[in-house]
Amino acid sequence: MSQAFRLKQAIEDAVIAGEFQPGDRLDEASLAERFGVSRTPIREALLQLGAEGFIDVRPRRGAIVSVPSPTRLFEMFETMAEIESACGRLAARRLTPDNDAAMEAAHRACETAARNGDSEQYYADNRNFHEAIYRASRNSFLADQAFALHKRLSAYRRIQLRARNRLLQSLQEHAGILEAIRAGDEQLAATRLHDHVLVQGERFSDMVLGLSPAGQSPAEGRRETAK
Amino acid sequence: MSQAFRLKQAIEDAVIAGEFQPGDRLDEASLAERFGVSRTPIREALLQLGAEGFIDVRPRRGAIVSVPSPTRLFEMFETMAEIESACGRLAARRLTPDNDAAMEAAHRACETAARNGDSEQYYADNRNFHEAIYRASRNSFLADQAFALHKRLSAYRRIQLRARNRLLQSLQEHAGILEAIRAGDEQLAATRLHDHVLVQGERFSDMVLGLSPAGQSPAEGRRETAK
DNA sequence: GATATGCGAATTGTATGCAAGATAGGAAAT
DNA sequence: ATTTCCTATCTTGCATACAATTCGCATATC
Repeated sequence: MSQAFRLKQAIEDAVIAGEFQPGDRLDEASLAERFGVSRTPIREALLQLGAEGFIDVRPRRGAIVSVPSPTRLFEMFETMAEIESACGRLAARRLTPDNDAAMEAAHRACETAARNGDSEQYYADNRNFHEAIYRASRNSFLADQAFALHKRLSAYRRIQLRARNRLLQSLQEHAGILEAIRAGDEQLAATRLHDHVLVQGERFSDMVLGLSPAGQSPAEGRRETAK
Repeated sequence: MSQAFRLKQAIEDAVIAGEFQPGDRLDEASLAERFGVSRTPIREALLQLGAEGFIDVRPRRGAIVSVPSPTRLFEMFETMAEIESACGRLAARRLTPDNDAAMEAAHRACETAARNGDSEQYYADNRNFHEAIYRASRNSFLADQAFALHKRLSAYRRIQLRARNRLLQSLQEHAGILEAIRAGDEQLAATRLHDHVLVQGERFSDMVLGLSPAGQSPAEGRRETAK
């Protein structure tokens, strides 16, 4: 496949992994050197990531990893909550044995990770659990949207999951979500997923706002990434 | 601003206006000539549009305007329905006088267009009405998502609105939506918006499926735009 | 001392050239 | 007549070169 697409993946992964943090500059020359290519495919990758909202490409002023304001971040979590609850609603309506099994497996993996207090592992398994729900909606377009937003938020979600006791609470919420989907209760599934996601957003916002005056928050002193 | 961004807009507009139809090839050389620039900014514009899902950029094989399969198209409308109903739910919860007035104005414009049977005008005013609802959600990120998907679907929506009597029915549904939002009834607003949007998707799918064997449907003989 | 101004260096935006893969058309073989 | 294979042509992908703008920093001015 073309370089530009591979580079797009590579840069995106680096951002998700936290190697480039929000606000970091992504200058074309050093990326080109790092990956051993010319600036052209780098530019193409950056522009694509910019179009997906992953990074912020400012004309003539270079690209930076997006730095959503606390408000924007809350809006993103709220949107994620709405999209996930839509997935849950459809999953409750259309659940198949395959999708049920996939969710069950992911849930068990989360359980193990939570029992071991392994938050890195839980982070990965949690992602699988949510992705299983996206797929269970049996609407691949909606699922793609959910994946994309989930990825964009992953940097913030990871931080959030480190909070004390959050793992066990998250796990319990997962159980409740699964139960509602299995019961075919669309409304309950939607509500539970909505709250599950939004609580993360709210906690994160609290954390950002709470820490902001004192310590270093990820968004501190940086501007909104308005379009 | 840079050429690439202007070109992106220009090409997107041309697609929305129907100048380039689904399946049409967007070859770099002719676009470059048409806009009087080199291939470089054209490529950059195309890749951005590809990342937004507007067109389909196939490595080494050029870009075409996306051709969603009927299934995919239905999924897109279903997703639109979920996103719009989320906007409606939030709008019902958070309505301000400003947003109320904006929706009212857009609704009146639709009314006039519908009375005159001017479907082109209604198409434009309908868009304004829906965008007013997106804004009334007071979640600018969610609203952006809604705008983007609305744009992607506009080609199909336009065809749909030409259907007989659809204008008047659409207008009545708008009235019901407004009423629910004003009453602060989140559930009702969400349901009405959901149905309003999905009915379009269903009708369109019916149309595509019905016409497909006989006449020329937009998607006829073309492949899914899978990623 | 603080603010404005201008210059040099660094970075981005666009054009052009070339290499490699895709496509179409025809010739050869079955 | 149909299929397969080969070649000529076209198109895309990447590198390089150059132009245009921004940014940092020193100097000048109030």
